[in-house]
Parts: sequence; C-alpha cells; structure tokens
Amino acid sequence: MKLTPITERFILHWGEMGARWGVNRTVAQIHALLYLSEEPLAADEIAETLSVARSNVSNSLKELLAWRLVKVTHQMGDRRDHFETSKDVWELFKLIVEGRKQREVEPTLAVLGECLSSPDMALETLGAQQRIRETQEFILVLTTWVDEMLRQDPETLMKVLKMGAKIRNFVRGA
Amino acid sequence: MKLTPITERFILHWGEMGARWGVNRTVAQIHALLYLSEEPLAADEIAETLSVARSNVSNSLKELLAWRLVKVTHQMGDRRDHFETSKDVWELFKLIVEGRKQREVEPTLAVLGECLSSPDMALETLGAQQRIRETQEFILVLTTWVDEMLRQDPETLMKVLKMGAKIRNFVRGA
DNA sequence: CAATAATTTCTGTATCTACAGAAACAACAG
DNA sequence: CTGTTGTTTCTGTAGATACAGAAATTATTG
Repeated sequence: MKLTPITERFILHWGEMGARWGVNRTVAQIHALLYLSEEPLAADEIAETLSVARSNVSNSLKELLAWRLVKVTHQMGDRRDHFETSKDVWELFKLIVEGRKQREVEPTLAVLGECLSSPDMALETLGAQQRIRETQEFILVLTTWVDEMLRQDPETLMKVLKMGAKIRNFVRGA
Repeated sequence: MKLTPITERFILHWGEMGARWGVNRTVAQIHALLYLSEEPLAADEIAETLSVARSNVSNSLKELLAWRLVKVTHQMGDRRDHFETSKDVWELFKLIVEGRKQREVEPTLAVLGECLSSPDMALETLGAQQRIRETQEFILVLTTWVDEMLRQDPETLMKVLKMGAKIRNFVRGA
C-alpha cells in the first residue's frame, strides 16, 4: 500500500517524536499508521507500507498490544490477524499516561519510599532528606491528580482544560 | 567525593528514568547530584563523584544550562565555575515541561498545521482528515492549559491538584 | 494427518548514541 | 610574555538498540 504525502509526513513525524520520548520509532510509526487508517491492517500490509521487516512489525505490535493501544480483529475469509487502534485521541492519551505511570512513576515512588524508610537516611544531610521527601510528595500529588482526571470522561476533561483561567479563581475563592 | 548509599541510589535511579524519557543518562545524573548537593559543585568534582569523563560533564552541563535547569556560580578564591540547580521541585518541573513544549510540542503543532493547510490534504480520506484535525485540537487544548497552570505560583498549583475531586463538581455546576 | 499459511523467536549485523581521552583554546597570575 | 589552571571542542571507540532475515513454531484447511 502506498502512503499519501500527508500520511507519510504524519507517520514520520510521529516516529520521530516517539523516539524523543523513549518510544521505539517503528512502534510509534505503526501506531500512527493504524490511527490514520480507515480499516484494520494485517501485519504484512503494515510491513510493506512502512518498508520494515515483518518480524519488526510483529515485535512492535506486541509492544502496542501490551500498552493496550491496539487490538486484534478478524475479517471473514482472511486468516490473518488484523490490527486497529482507537480513533479517539483522548482515549489514546489516557492509555499512554496510564502505561507510563505503571512502568515508570510507580517504580520511582517505590525507590523513593525505600530510601525514606532506610536507616541509611540518617547519613544524608537534612537538606537532602527534605528534598527526597518533597520529591516523593510532589510525584504523589501529581499522579493522584492525574488518576482523578483520567477517570473523567473525555467531555468533562475537555471542559476542565478549556477552563484553565477560571480554575484559578475557583481556587482563590475556596 | 564519595556518595552516601541513598544519594547514590537516587542518582542512579534518576539517570535510569531520564533515559526512559529521552534524556541522556549522565545529564539526568548530574542534575540529580546537584539537586541533592548542599553546595554548588565544580565540574571536576562532578566528574570525580560520578566517575565520568570531565568532557562528558562539560557537555552535559551545557545541556542543563540550555534547559535553564542549572546556573553557574562563583566562589571567592576559586577560579572554577560552580554549578547549582534549584531546590524547588515545582520550579524544576516547570522548566522541564516548558523545555519539552518548546522542543517537541511546538514543532509537532507546526507539522500538523502545515499538513492541514496543504493541498495534498484532499488526497486523504475524510476520516484521516478529521483525525489530524482532532489531534491538533487536542494538543492545542492541552498545551494551552498547561501554560495556564505553569503560570500559577506553586502554592496555587498545589491547591488545584489537591482538589482533583472537587473540580469535577465545579465543572458539573458550571 | 499432511500441506500450507501465518506468526513468533532467534541470531547476527548495522546504526546510533554516549562517552573517554586527546588536543585545542581561553582566562588568568606572576 | 610565559606558565598554569580551567574549559570546550574534536575524534575515535565501546556499548546499546533497532532491525532484517532465517529458522522454528503454531494454527488452519482440506
């Protein structure tokens, strides 16, 4: 399948961005392709379209499945798996944030917690102790809030965001 | 300078996390070191403490300076530059978000904008066209909101975050 | 139970990035 | 002006990751 110029540009840029945020380029590209595609695609089709090895596609899809960003579907008369992703940016965003929270933020909180409860903590300067505590507190507050937000439906979330300025006043008044 | 066990653990973990988010490991480690350190450190001291080459420290510091995460200071009777970072997690967070916005989000918005205004857009399916538009809108709303939030002082921000649940009700009532 | 189609796992290679060490450069002191 | 101290830039290498292609595995059909 030949890509149209815009689709190609979008996919390449997405791959680039993924790389900068610690996501494998091919993984990001495949996701972008599925996002723009009208129908679910088979692995071969993806490999051909993006000019990457079949095996590479297989591994990348496994990764995307682990992130719950793509799902497998089937079509009548075709034995091959077909892959599709949600067309809802918000939902995708949620899944990504959720994934990174689990994979990176939670381990970090664990490490900070262990540090804080370690007897070795006494060896640190008071300032360092405090900063480690503040870091933990910061991450905790932030993730709790993110959790809260992600639990909302897209529409509510949208309203919250579009209301930025008002929130400030709300806080003032509270 | 020898690191205490906790400091070492913190720094190593920070480096690890940086790597996962597309930040050079040494850069992240140096930042963590300065964050926990009570006084500004000279480049040699950093190199020795982290066991990395002096040149590596130089380049990493340049990177951190570009992000405005560290500042140069001087001490009486010492010709060497000394480096320090803010001890305020909130401020650090702001700087990082700000930096990533400029380096990654804005270029992405530019690409999306060019796509949308290109005549080639007519070649795309209606669905793809819409999704590209939605993506742009999404990023726009999100960054606008982030901008708004980062403009607040830490204290206000903290209140906003700690209020997660209430915000929902606020939205409902609005 | 073959024969075929589809997918995954394995293995080696290419590519890229991080990094050390050397060399060049700049600032300063005597 | 020359030696010293400190910093940056340059160059090659080591290490890591991404990836292609082959081999092995699994599923499906007649």
